[in-house]
Amino acid sequence: MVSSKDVAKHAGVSQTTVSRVLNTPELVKQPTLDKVRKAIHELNYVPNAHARSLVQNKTNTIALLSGPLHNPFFVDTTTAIVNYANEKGYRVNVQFVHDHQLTEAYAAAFENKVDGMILSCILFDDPIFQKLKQMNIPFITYNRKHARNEYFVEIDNFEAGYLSAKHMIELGHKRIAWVGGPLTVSTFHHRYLGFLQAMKDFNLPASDPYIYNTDTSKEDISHAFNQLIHLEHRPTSICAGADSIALNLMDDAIQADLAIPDDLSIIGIDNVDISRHGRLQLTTVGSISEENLGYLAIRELIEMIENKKNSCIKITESVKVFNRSTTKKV
Amino acid sequence: MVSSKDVAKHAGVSQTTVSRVLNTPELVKQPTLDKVRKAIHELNYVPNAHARSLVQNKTNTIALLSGPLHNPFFVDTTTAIVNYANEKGYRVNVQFVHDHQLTEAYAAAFENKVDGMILSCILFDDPIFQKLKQMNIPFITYNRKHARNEYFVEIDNFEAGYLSAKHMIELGHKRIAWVGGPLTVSTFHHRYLGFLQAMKDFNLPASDPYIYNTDTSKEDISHAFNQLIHLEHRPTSICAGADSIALNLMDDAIQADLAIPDDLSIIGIDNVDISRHGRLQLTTVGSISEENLGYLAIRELIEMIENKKNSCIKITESVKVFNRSTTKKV
DNA sequence: ACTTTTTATGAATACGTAACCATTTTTACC
DNA sequence: GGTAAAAATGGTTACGTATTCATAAAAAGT
Repeated sequence: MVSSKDVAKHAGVSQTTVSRVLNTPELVKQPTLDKVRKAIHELNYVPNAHARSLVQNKTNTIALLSGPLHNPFFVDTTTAIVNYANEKGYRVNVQFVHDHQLTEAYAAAFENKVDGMILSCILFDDPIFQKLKQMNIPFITYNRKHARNEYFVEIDNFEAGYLSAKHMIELGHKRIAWVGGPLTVSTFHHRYLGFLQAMKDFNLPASDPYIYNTDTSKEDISHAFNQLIHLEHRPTSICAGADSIALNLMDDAIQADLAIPDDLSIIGIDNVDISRHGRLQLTTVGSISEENLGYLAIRELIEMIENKKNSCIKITESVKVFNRSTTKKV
Repeated sequence: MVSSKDVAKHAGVSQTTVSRVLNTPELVKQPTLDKVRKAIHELNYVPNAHARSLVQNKTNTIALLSGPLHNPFFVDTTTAIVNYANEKGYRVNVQFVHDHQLTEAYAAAFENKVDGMILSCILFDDPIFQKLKQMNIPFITYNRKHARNEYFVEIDNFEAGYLSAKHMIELGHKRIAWVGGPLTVSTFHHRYLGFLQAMKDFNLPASDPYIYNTDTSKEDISHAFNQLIHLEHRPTSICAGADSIALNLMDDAIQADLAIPDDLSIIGIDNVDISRHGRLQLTTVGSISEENLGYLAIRELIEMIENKKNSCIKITESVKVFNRSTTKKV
């Protein structure tokens, strides 16, 4: 591999000068500049970012631990994160992790001495939180939140759950089901609590046969759906804990020959980009602002990295209903 | 930052021994092993991958230059690539590039001395091809192909275009439009040629007002769509150069109050995962095998990296029509 | 018991860069 | 023209690891 020393020799200068040509060219005389640049070009020299990071103790790399892209929420956030980071001169190491691979994912990020981390799937009481703080690695969680209640960007999940139920109630629905994710995940937990509160406020029952807090795999959602529609008094509407779940349910409904919203109303949470598509037109609850959570997360993270600001990030975006075509009056 | 030297000092051994504990523990006596591991744990030591890569001349990193995720094709491939690479112990540096940012993207990958690259958007006569070969960096292109016709995985694009037209013809369509991407992109070019061949074989005209080879931005597709449906004899069907285009057209159709497939048939190419969704049910042409192009690309790339095999990769997957619900007899 | 192997450890070095300090060259000023 | 200041360049080192080579300790063979 051709190094700055090779360039130096070829140009008849010191390695130091080569380094200067690249980093502080204003300190180098024009003739020297020219011959070094000529040598760089001739030898096809490309500086080694790893060597640089070693001496500067800065990698310009960010680790993104995202959920899987078959969940469109992560499509939107990953796009926003990678693009903004690249714009700011950072590379992004992406991993799509499931909860059971978290340890390896953390280890990989640590070995690469990343400048910061964005975590979509931190566990509620994950010791990683303490470890990251102690190791002084800037990080932001999105999508999920840690028990310590710091360094996160989120939407107002309780309110989102509340609004989703309220929306159905205002459309006259009485038998409203809930299909959400595991309650060990803070996000789903709060959304569910919001849902329950709305049901309570409007004196509607929210109990056993209508409530599923299940795993978010395709099979588990479909299973919940099939249980629900085979109830004697099947629900007229379902509040889904996330758009990905709602989309899954819509697919299931079609398989079951149920028309949406005529036979069944469905509302999601997240307002993912694709929910706008004409064929989907998913009614959903999402952030009032146009900026997605991934964007907020990476913006704050880079701010933390560069300004070393320690003020703890806690961002909760307000939400509203995006009324599209998957819900209907009964 | 705590280094292996710190661990060595703390454990009362040499740095060499610490290195051995991590890489070749079978060469270290048990008592030594124990005390070094204890020190590692106590000091919270994590080896520095950059320092290692410097001396080993291997980064265990792959650069992925992907198209944007709002194109679902890249959702599928990115997932496959990142997951497989991680499984094999590689980190993936992802960039979502547009053609005009290619140079910067290449530069970033070079600086990081990645072990290999996966390129989705190589230009037909991009000099990068020669440069990569000359720099001896293993690489694979997918989605697009270089003029040199080497190191690619693709579907049979000509056949895909051919089958998409043939499908419409067999359904009795006479006025069949084409909306594809720029012909400077090999993929679109071959798909278009296939389309033309089918039209010719069946004695149907394929000419001016029905043909759009446009930019793939949402606006440009929509513009093409609006031109098409306002023709005096508007087409009864559209062959789209890619599923992303087809999905765009479907959205446009709904906006224009045209029912699919009743008022207009649409077929795509790629068979992206989401096209299966019950609400989309996009008829499309895609690879016969279940493995997506991203998977093929990363598998071949890692093979190249690890086995240094030089046999040039040229993989062309056969295609077939996936008949769903966006096309109909006239 | 003494040599020969084998096993276990350590010292020194290289990887490619930026940073620090020292030195030389140029410019400015009187 | 001589000195002081400024500008330009070079020598050396550190970053954290794996590797090569050398040495010490233990085991095996006679």
